[in-house]
Amino acid sequence: MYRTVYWHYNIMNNKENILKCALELFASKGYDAVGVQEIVTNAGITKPTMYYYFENKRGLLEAIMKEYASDLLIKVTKASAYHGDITKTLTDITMEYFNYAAKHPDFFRLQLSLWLAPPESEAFQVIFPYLELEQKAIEELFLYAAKDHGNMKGRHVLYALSFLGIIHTYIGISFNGYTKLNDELVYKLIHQFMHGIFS
Amino acid sequence: MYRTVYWHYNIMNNKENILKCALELFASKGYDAVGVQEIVTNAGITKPTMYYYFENKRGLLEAIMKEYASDLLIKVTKASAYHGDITKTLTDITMEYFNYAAKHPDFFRLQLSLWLAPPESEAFQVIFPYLELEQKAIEELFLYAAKDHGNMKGRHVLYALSFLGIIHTYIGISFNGYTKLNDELVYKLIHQFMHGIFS
DNA sequence: ATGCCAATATACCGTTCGGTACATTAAAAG
DNA sequence: CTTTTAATGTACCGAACGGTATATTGGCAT
Repeated sequence: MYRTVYWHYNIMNNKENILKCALELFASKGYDAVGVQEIVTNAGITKPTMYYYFENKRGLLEAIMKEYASDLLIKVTKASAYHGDITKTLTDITMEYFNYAAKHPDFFRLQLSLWLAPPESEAFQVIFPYLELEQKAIEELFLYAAKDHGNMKGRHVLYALSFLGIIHTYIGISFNGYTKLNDELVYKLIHQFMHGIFS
Repeated sequence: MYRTVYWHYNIMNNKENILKCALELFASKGYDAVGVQEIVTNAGITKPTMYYYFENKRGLLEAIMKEYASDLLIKVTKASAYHGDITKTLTDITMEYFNYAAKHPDFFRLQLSLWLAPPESEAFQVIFPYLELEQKAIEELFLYAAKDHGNMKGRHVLYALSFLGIIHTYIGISFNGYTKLNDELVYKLIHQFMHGIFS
């Protein structure tokens, strides 16, 4: 018979706890620099417990991406719907990114650190599909917007990539303490992207 | 007595060869993912030879940065001198970056992959001083330019960071095969930074 | 009460990690 | 021709790596 209840009256869910510890460590030290032993010690369990829930170290990263990146992707995709006002849509997207980075700083630090990582590295190969989908969603926005703005025609890929680049840059700047992720920064970013530094 | 000649009639200089192999591997797989053994095997020597020339693995990265990043820094600093035409100066800086990325793709891939790496990671701590100096050089440019362009006042830090962000983004885009690093892309980048995507 | 099974720990695997003690090589200096 | 010394290989270190065979635990259904 199928069962959905827990056998052990655990104080906390081990699987989620492992994931949380792994994310913290990956974000602060980098994926390759963190050992499995370090993760499970931080989580207060042992290695076989981790390997019971996840196939391997890579599976940990995959689970993190599945939990957070797909969530982010949905929000970004929704915000990317074009309704005739490109400035508003870009503002919405930026706010989704900023909100997500503020709400899940560890995840976003990890995504940031792997954004331009070597394509051959294991970690990059795990996150690439998600990055690609984010990119495609924004590409489509610019493709639609090009119908109203002729000068955008044929530039949707470069616009999507550079827009994502500016967003990642601004979030990186905030993580390094140079500024704060607030509505004013959203405005500055959009203004810079749309009109450049010459007001 | 001081000697400048080689004792061994080596076909190739081991020290430079080790550095070259290390750079290639760091760039393609990531600093943490590359072991010392892999480096020396690629270089066709053994570990003690590497440790004869470099203190440790970190010393390898430091030597790479000293060879390439200080070179790049000099070029960027020179190009950052403000002579009344901010557009031209930014164009010059961008061309220096593009030229350097094209001439030393392995080095720049490495710098790119560590640009937003976790601040606690060893590799980031090695490259940070160089990144910081590049940033300061460009900050100073915007500080000077603000005398001619009042609207820039108080924004030199954000401008410098976002300008570097766009440059890194564009170079990353080219490395991933979406476009090529040529004069046309320099123009596009500068135009976007100065006037936004709305021509 | 008992058999089942998800969940977890003990103890271990072979490999690779960064790093080194020590012997050897060979060319320059005397 | 001997001494010196930069340069390099052999062989090894303890620790950490990712991963696992196996035993135990303890609720659950029967």
